[in-house]
Amino acid sequence: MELSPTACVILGMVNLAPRSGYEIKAFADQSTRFFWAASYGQIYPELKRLERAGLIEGTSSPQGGRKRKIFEITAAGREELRVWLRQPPQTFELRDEGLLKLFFSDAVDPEDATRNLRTMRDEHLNTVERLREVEPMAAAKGGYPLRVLRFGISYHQWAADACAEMEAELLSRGPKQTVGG
Amino acid sequence: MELSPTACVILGMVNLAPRSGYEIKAFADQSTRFFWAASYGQIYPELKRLERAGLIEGTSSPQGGRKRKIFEITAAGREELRVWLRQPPQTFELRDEGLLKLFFSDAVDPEDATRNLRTMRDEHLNTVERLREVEPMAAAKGGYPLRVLRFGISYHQWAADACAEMEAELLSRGPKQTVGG
DNA sequence: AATCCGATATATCATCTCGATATATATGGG
DNA sequence: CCCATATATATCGAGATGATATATCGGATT
Repeated sequence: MELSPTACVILGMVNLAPRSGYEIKAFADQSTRFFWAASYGQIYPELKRLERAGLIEGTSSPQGGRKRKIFEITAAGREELRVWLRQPPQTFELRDEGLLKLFFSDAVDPEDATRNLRTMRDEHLNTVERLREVEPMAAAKGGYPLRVLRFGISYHQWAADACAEMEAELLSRGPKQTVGG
Repeated sequence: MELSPTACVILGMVNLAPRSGYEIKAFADQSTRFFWAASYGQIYPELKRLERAGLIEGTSSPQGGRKRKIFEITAAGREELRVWLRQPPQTFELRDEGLLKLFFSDAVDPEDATRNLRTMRDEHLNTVERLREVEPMAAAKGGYPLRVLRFGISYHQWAADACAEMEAELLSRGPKQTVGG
């Protein structure tokens, strides 16, 4: 059976520790979010599928009158996870509205393009800060999650610098045309 | 009316030049693809919506017995495109299966993690080459599309280097544990 | 004590998106 | 003439998204 990356995020998370759907979402939001997001609409149906396939096992453990189901990985699930991890990665997708706008910016003033670049830069720097906030926690545990986090920090820092560079380029060439033309 | 980024890719493309749905797809595949992909399943329904909204206008211009519809942007469409371009970008998403696998790589051998990183690096270098191939064409026209293309080249080159760096780090620390532990 | 807010927990829904496939015609090479 | 490939449009199931619905719990405010 071929498992989707989405199935494997969930499998990987319950492998790290038994978790409820809610906890998976919360953990994903502060860890894998910046390179692989997960929504409730994916998590709950996928948990059912994985349980039916025998890769995870759910145990009802309500707190008070509030129902709750904690999922654990099974031996079969651990094996499927390893199979997936050993296969070469396939999906790589970037969806960047800022670059898209920049691409079409001949239709607007240069000021609009540079403002766009400043927003992009601010967003990347913002992400750097948010990732730096969780870094101490990740550093305490070390291992791959820490490396991936630092990769993310470096990436957004690089992107912020690249935006600043392009903005400077546009500013140094743009005005000439306005003055000379 | 709020236009989705998908609607605006199409609007932007028919603004550059009148095009058929097929041509939009072909053009997107070799230009915006690396930061914003578009599929037929998006393009054709969206063309209908945009035409109904009066932002583009389709003219039937069959070649021989094969029907064909070329879309042009209207004045209203050009204005909507500018409105969208002037608003700050919102969507930024990365979906990187390689980083996801790396994140969970405690479950497999270090060799599997480094192999994963090599694959990631190769893919990024591959993309650099593919983008370099279309660079001369973009350089002839210049402007924003060229800048965006060069941004993409720099990005994938950076990512390839970052993967190589992390691989070297894993190789320098991994074996120690095998030997010493 | 009553109330309200936000966190916990699960579920669902319309809408959008993806990748594949279906259908049909045109073109050019063998 | 046939076949592969390119052009052109359309559609489908499966999956993803973001929002919202439902309900309980803990803690703070009034």
